[in-house]
Amino acid sequence: MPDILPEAPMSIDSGELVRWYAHAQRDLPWRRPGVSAWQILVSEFMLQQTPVARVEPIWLAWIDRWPTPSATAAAGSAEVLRAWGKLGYPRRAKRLHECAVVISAEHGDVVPSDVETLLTLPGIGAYTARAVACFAYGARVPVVDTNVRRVVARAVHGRADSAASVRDLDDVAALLPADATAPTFSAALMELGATVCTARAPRCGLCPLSRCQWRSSGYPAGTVVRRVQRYAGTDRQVRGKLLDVLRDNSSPVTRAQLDVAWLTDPAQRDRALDSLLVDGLVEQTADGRFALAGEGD
DNA sequence: TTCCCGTGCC
DNA sequence: GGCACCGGAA
Repeated sequence: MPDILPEAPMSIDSGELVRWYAHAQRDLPWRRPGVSAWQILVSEFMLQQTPVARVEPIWLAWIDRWPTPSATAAAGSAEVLRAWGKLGYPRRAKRLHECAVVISAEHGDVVPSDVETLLTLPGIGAYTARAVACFAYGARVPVVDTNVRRVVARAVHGRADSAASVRDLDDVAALLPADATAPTFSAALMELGATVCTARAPRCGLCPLSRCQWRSSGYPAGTVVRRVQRYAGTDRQVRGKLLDVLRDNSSPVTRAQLDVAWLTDPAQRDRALDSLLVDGLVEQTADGRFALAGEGD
């Protein structure tokens, strides 16, 4: 048997990764003991495409105010949208509220523990379902976010980056340790991607992995072309401006009050407002004014 | 594939 | 100004 098989995929030593995580992990509030499955679920919603630093204060205030699904469901959707503040992608707040309604009404106020059931809930996709099953219930399931995908692409496959693929789940499942440390391994994989094996300027000098195919291959450049997500001047920015006005007013506002939020392009403003109505984030009252969805409930 | 927020860093 | 940030859904 030869010493080196260049075609064989390199593995990740779960022991050294977990040992590194034990002392290098960030002290994030949703990782502390006593945090409920629902509160972990809330953190995962907020962390979708949003940096930890911006989530932390919102999450702390949120779980203090609405610690359970039923408490969240009992709050009006308008108050939930308001508490979401400027975290971004406010459809997540609406889905989180819907999620709370379903869990309190159909699951006895208990967050489901199996991936299949979690996937049926609003706003929960392939990543979040497994993150909740893993981090809240200790399930041995692959948790694949953009960080994990990048770490595995580098350490295992020797590529700088990787486009999302349906094979990612099996790919990462094969790396999971067989014992009960699987959730810690997944958390460590994500932490490594977030703090060391970063996308732009990886800090390889701090990497705990003794083996890395990307390093062995001389750090080849990436090939995945990422489309630029612009923000300034887009409908997304206009929607944000309109929601800003509605968050600040607990009673319905007139069309004129919304119009001043974006004077640059009236057609774009109308399109943005219409999309907010379609998304169910904004409602129109009988007299033609506008408010956050559920403001009157 | 595209759209959906908002901010901070390089 | 590009770019990344612990994705989901149509």
